[in-house]
Amino acid sequence: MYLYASGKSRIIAYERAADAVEHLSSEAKDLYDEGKLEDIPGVGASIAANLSDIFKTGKSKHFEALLKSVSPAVFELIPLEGIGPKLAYKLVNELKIKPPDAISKLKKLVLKGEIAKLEGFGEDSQASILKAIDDYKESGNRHLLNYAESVANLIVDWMKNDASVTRVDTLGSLRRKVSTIGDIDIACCTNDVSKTIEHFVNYPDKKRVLDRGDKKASIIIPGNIQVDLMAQRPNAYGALLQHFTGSKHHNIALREYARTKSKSLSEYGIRNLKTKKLKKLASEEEFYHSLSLSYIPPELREDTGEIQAAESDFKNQTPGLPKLIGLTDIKGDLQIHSNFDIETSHDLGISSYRVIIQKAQELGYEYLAFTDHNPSRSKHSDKQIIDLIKRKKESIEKLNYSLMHNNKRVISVFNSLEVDIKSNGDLSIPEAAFDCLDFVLVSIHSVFRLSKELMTKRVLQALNHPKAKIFAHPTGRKLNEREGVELDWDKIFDYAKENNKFIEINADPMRLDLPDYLVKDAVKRGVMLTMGTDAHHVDHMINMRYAVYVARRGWAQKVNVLNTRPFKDVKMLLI
DNA sequence: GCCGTTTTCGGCCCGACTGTTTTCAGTCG
Repeated sequence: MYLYASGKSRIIAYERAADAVEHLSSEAKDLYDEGKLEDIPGVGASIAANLSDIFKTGKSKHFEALLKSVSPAVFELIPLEGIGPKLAYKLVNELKIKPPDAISKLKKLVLKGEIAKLEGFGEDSQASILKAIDDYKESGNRHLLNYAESVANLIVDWMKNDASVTRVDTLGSLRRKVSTIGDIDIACCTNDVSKTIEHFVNYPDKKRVLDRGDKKASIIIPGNIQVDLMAQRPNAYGALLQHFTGSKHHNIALREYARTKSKSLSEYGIRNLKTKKLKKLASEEEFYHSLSLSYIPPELREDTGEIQAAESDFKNQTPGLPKLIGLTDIKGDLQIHSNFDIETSHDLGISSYRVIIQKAQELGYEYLAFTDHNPSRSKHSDKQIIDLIKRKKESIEKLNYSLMHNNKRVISVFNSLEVDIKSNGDLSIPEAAFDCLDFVLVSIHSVFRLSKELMTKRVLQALNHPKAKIFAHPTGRKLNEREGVELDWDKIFDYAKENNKFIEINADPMRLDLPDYLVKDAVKRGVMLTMGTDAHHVDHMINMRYAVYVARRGWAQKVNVLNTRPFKDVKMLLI
């Protein structure tokens, strides 16, 4: 096959270029328009020409020609666990599998025992292909961060039962706090590696053992979640943590960086390529410092400039690494739904003012905002809506009065509302109702599909209202369910910065919206962010940490987030 | 195919695990 016969290096080159394009902070199309495609790392004259071809004509002659020699059935099989390009190609060609439905055709052949007859395959590989096909059917989406955390915690607890284990950590995307998680990675610091592996594969709630070696093992647990465990002795545990925290892109970039210093990195430590000596490292801090880099927090390890920043940080030069925001910096929750019934358009909260206030005090907050949805438009006249919002205003005034006089710790409550942005950019409450509110959040709850231009115009018009201060769950995405809306973020961020508007990071694990990569853009542009849990039940208020994770992944510092500030500052900026 | 404060040619991140073979290729993270 031409694609492979022409060399592995070219494949790697294309993969690198594809990764670089995917990780671009700007659109490749914009770079094409400016004639700067070759500025993308890994993109040279040849790949730039192919890309130009695609932007110009919608397709690439080069790839159309190449793809003629490969059946589409090959690409259908590659997603199967354990099937890569070579095996897929071999199976399709030797068994004459035709698209579509290559996977189910393959399954029929497996059940007939045709695979084991092929050269290079046997009974075992045939069985593992069958398992891969069955798993593939059951496996669906990536898992939400909070779910993955809860599953991982059970396994962490199980591993702590092993007496030889001195420390357990979650690694991979879970440690980097990515919003959705594929596999769960766990590291064990142990004095007896083989005993620890044995303990792991005996996890009571496993479905089956996928791999099992001397140093690592993988199991499948219900829900078809793969759990990988790596075990290491204490003296090299830092190298293991670093290696399996990733991301893949970070590690590749870091190893390339290390090579410029004649060093080679692995999960065992740092090898000096001149002396061939391996330096084992017990901690990650030592690992990074040995490369003349400042310690890089896991959330930043995506190869988006953190290595360069850590290098200059280590030399005390600017720009260094950001001093990332932490959960304890948060002084209030700016999106909470109560059960005070104003006959809302979307779901009402479940918990009362009283229990929410109590929880806010437990969390050490100075303030919070009650941001119930606006009264439903279809079921009420303008006057009824205004009356409902007046009732809410009076109830919160009473609440604030009693808080001032009855509590040891003063907590202040903003009287706010989460107001729907209608498809034309109007807000869903009558003008007179705004007088009863401190400020409002505006958000999209309908008509998610509009052109980028119209959607941007819609949001800017909504934000133009003097009481509209926060653009809540800005993309409207729901993880695993719905893509976000299309917006011209440059325009939204510029407008927000110039007009004292704030962009929310919604902490609901199903949303995590603004997404991390847009947070990074917003931070770079000096846009001020807010955080809200969007709690509809008092128990959701502890979700604030997820917003903090997103902010950290977006390089945000305390100064970038409004609700790290004391009440009087926040009041001044919102009212 | 890309890339260079050792290089415009000769390399390209690193190692574990599996299955099918007797020394390794393919896949994965």
